Amino acid sequence: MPAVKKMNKLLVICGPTSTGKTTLAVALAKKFNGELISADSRQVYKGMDIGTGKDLPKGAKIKLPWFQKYGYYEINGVKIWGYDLADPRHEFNVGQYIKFAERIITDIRKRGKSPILVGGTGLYMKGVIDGIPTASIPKNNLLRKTLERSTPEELFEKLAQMDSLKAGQMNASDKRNPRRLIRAIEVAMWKINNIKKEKEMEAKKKDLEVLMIGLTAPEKFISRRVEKRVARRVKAGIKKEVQILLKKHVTWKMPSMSSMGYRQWKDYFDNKKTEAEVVKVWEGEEKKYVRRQMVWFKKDKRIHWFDITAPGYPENVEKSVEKWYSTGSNVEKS
RNA sequence: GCUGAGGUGGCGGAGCGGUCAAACGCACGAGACUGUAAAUCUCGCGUCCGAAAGGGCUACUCAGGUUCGAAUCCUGACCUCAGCA
Repeated sequence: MPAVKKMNKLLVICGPTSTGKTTLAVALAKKFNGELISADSRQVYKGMDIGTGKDLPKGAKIKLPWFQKYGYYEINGVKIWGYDLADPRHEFNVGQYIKFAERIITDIRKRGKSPILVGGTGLYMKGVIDGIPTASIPKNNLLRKTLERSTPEELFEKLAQMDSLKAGQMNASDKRNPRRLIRAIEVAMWKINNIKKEKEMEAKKKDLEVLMIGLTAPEKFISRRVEKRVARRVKAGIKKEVQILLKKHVTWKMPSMSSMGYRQWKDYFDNKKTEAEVVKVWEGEEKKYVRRQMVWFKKDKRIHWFDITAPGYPENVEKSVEKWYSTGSNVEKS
């Protein structure tokens, strides 16, 4: 087992859905004495297992160390953190995720293991790797409520008054995105009221050495995988999982239920669509999601991409990772 | 066979004489992204020239006609659907 020389190393496995990130990560964890942290905005919800693709062995149970509130599962003897962090009736956000991830990474290191961040939610990964300075600024429900019905123009005007710098930085798309505008106003307002804290925030800097591995495959290949995977989830009882959630008072409007493979069932339970139709729409959404994920990840030039259909695929990744762990420097860009 | 309704872009569906390359939605494509991110938002989407502004060409089943002007009105053909025989 290669020795891990530096303690601030973080291995990252990213890429679109259905490329086998978890499988690879588990193998790497075994080889390099690691533990996984899932970076997935949907797998954080309890009771949403089939649809979010928590690749858990049958009957797996979460284990909670006595000293902390977050638990882990085991896949093939490898610990995976980041599942079941939240109740699906509650909201969850990047801020919470970052806090959790930082704590767990520290903990993993303390135990002499290597943390491996694996997932497909770009923003969450970015939050852990690069940090999001404003992420800890709390939301302001009252403000959100009052701003709810404003038009993007009105919101932008308001933002410009409070923080002209930020307003100037917003691009054409965000200027018309009410959700982003409201958050920007929220942040601006908080800054006005918390000048001291703001400076503390800026002082914090990330000191991580990161190796980012990206998994891809030809579009057709992924499409086929998506179809198979959706079929598998239907068979595994996604419909029942949704019913159980509904019984537990999880409603269609909650953020957790905006997840693919969940929200599509609304039309089924309302008798508007057949199961076959639901499945078809779901498949389509998954494929679109793959594209959106790629748009995000493509931008990050630090990622070393590997085509999972290429010959020698897992071995090549292993080699890169091994080299990176042992030399203490980043791998050459390919 | 008769009667009624209708044939518009990849699809659904507006328009019902001029401001129509055609609302809106879907699909598709390209993007954005600093507390909802599997979310949210932007742009493009007949074709040709152009970086853009803009301009050219061809389009609303087909063929004729009326009109300064037609997807829109008239005639005929073909097709579809519904009702009656």
